[in-house]
Amino acid sequence: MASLRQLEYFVAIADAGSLRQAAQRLGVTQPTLTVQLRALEEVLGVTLFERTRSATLLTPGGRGLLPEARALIAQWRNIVESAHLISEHSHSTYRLGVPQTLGPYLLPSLLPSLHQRFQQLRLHVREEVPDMLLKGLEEGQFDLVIGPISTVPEAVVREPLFREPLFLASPVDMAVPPLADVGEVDLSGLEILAVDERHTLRREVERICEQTGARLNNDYEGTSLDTLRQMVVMGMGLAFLPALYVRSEIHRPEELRVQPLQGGRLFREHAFLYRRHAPSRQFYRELHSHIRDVITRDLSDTVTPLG
Amino acid sequence: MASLRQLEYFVAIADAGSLRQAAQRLGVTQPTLTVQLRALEEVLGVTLFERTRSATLLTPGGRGLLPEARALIAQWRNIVESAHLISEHSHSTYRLGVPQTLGPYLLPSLLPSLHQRFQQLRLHVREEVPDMLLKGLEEGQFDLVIGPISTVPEAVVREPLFREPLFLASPVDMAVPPLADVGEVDLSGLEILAVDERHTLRREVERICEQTGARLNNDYEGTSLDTLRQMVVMGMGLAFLPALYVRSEIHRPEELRVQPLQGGRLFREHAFLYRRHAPSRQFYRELHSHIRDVITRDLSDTVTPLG
DNA sequence: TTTTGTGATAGATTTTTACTATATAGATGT
DNA sequence: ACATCTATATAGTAAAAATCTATCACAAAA
Repeated sequence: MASLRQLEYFVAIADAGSLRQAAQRLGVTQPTLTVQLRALEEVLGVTLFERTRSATLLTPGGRGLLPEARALIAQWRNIVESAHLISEHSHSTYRLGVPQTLGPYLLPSLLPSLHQRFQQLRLHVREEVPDMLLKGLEEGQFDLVIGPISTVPEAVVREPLFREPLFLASPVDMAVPPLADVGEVDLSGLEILAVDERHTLRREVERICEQTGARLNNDYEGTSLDTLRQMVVMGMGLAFLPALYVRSEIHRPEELRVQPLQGGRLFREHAFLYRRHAPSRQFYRELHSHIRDVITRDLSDTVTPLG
Repeated sequence: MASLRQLEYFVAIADAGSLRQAAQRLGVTQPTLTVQLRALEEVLGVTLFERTRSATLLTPGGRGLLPEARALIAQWRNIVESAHLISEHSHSTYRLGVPQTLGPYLLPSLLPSLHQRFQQLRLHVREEVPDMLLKGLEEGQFDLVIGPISTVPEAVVREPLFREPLFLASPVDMAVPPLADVGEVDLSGLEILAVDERHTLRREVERICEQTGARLNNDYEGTSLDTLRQMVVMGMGLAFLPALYVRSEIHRPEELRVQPLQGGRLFREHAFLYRRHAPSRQFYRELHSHIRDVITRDLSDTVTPLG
């Protein structure tokens, strides 16, 4: 096995045309080069230089290998340079996990501002169901997670981000009592649609159904909030939709009625998660702080910032 | 400064997902990896792995650098492989110097056969005047020289290659006595054209002129044998042309008369030269031997093999 | 012939690398 | 709760590698 240093010596000797001069430029002594050069020649099985008393000439073989050695050294310098960029943590690619019911409606408000603040930051966003988000974070498939996760093991840091109200969506042609500003609501007998059971949202909805007497429809499970919305429009039942989805996707009041529940006291809470001992934790704190600021600035009409 | 070995450790740890397993695969102990990995991280300024008790995870920075490390190692392996090819001396590029008055007429007969024998051999042929050929060989601009060089310093090996007769070229409409098979020839009064004085050929011609009483024309100096031939055709004088040139370029007897001189006793002699201490000298001997064989086989109707 | 400039060599020293043995801490099973 | 297993980290020592100093040998130049 040879070393990068030996390759640098090789190049330096070729450039200087003499061991002594190369040694001087490199700040080492000439015997060092004699020995190291021979070691490299040994490894390569090629005599790189023809040692004349008057000059040190590249052999044809050495001439062939010189450009490759240069390229290798250049590539090494490149790695060091990349590394020094990367050491500014904001120059790396982080894998962010979000639930399908949040990502598409939150991130468009978040990413532009993040990109503005951390120009070189790249996020690989992958959607996953909440259980998998936490598992993926613990196992290292994600570096960061944003989602409705309430309890985490010791090894994970959970920073509360915001509280997202849930709205009751109903077809416009259906009589539903106005629900704003009232306390307990009676939804008994009403049919409720929800996303499949891998989503936290479904558990929330199950709880709400118990409280309000509504009946959860188990026959149709939407695989996305968009599906859910369309099922409501088609009159197949009611649904609870999170505020960011409503804000982002509900544009036609003539098609769907959307109303708050119990004065906004039904909600889900999202947090920002990362592994406690992640080497980039300092940067994650910075990120969190910035995300919190953006939410407070741009989304506090829709959600309630926490933490 | 880091080492290739440290990069290999980096890659191995990433692949194994654990220091211990990587250590086992690499045949070293785990503390070695702990220490060397830290040293590499130090140099790069980047924490490459997040050390969990249960797993060793790449950090985002480490993930970014891993492909580059892999590429560097691949390139290194590549160099070693090239080197092992090159160590078969016939896989390199050799710089061959020849005089302008020989190269174009000899090499077409030589190169195909050389290529056949040494498939991977490449020759960079450069034409140069003989003085420069020897100087260039000594100074390392050439690895090999073929040319009319008769004396060389101790540091250069001269292997005689072949004797090349000189022919007298004259316009067909000019009365010149038939010169074959005669001893001393009287050319007194005739005008002789020659290439410029940097060529050995001119010195030969000067000598012949003194012997035969011919007059060397100093007004017109051909820069190439082709020029010389055309000047003869135009009736500007006579010229001595080497046999390989005649063989290769004189196809129209109705345009130019070409006859041997003194029974072939006027000639120039070419040799094969290389530096005595060149690391590839063993291969040069092989090359020389092969070239001599080819000349004997293909050119002995034109030249006399030597050595 | 002497001087100058070249690389090679030998031996001491420093630096680097790797090993052994042990510490420490999370995960796991009793 | 506790022992156990399995990770990595650390300390100290041993081995290997790299470098240095001093010197040699040789060729070219003065």
